[in-house]
Amino acid sequence: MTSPQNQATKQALHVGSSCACFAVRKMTRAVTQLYDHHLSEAGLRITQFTLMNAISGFHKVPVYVLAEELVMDRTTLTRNLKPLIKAGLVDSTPDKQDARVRNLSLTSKGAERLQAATPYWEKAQAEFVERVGASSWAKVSQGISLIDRALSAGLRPSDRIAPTR
Amino acid sequence: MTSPQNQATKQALHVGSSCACFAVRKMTRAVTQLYDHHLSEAGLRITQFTLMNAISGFHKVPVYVLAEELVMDRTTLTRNLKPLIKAGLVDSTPDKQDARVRNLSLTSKGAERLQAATPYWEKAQAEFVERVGASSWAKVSQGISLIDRALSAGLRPSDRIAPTR
DNA sequence: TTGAATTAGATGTATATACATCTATATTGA
DNA sequence: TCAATATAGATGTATATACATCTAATTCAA
Repeated sequence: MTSPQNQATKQALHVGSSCACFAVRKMTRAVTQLYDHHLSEAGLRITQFTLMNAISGFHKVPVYVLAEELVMDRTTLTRNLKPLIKAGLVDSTPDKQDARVRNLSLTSKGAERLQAATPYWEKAQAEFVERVGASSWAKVSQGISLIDRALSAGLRPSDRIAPTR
Repeated sequence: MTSPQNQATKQALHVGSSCACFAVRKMTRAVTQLYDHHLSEAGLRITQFTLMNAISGFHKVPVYVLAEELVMDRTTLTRNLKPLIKAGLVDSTPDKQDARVRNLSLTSKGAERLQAATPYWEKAQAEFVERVGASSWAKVSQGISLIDRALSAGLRPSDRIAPTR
């Protein structure tokens, strides 16, 4: 006979050791903490740094496009932009063609801040790669690409592309 | 001559394609969305499910121990516990030996809810593994373990174990 | 033994994330 | 054309995350 406690404990061990979401969230906390500790000297969080970096790469990009690119809810992106816009680092201007759309771009101040923060990102990245090992990270990085592709095929069944009839 | 825009664009591409934190955060959003969509039917988020699962595994555990185990700030854990305690799913009782410590355990209601939610977790986990592929996930999972170990050696220099004299 | 330093948890503040819903605008179909 | 539908962004609400700081309690050292 197995007691309910033992059953529960076994199940807890099983979930804890196999749940992909638990594993990636835990790892992400650790990685984010490392990067944030370096970036804090530049007055940016890693989330803000990478968000500004993405905007910089697009040069000019609608909110909904960037949200999709980042696998982020539109409303989440709107919220994340608020402190950056308030700090004068990001511009949000109405689109000429479609009045619903707002285009994002870095202000010159934003571009400067991004540049100023980059050495701290370099340090974080270097420490991460040094501690984890370049080859280990290369493998995980490839795996992440696979996961991204596997999940971007539709986060929900309703989002999936209908099969051609 | 390279224009400043081209320089910025190049750098954005470099950071975007190599930043480990950006990569893991983006992936984690996608994975969390998948699990949350399944778990929502059980009235729990994946974060709450895995938190309750961890408490279940310990049977009884101080906040600070669980926080360390989860690579989570103590104050974050306190905050995450609030809705679970309020919902009567988790108990927080003062420790007998150390009056500063509070021990966490599942209530019977919490254990029931965890059980009831487990089939939805199973579905999420199954969909994830099916879409990503078992072998791909196994590789990434191993890599995550390496990263966890590499980073748990101290999130900050001050946390690192001093060398023996 | 007692004063200093440390530790555990709680709270203030700020950002990160997403769902439901609202408004304004655009697109589509009858 | 114009009504129905769809889309983009904003807002209300709730949870997730962490730092600085506070209080209470414990540990440590002189």
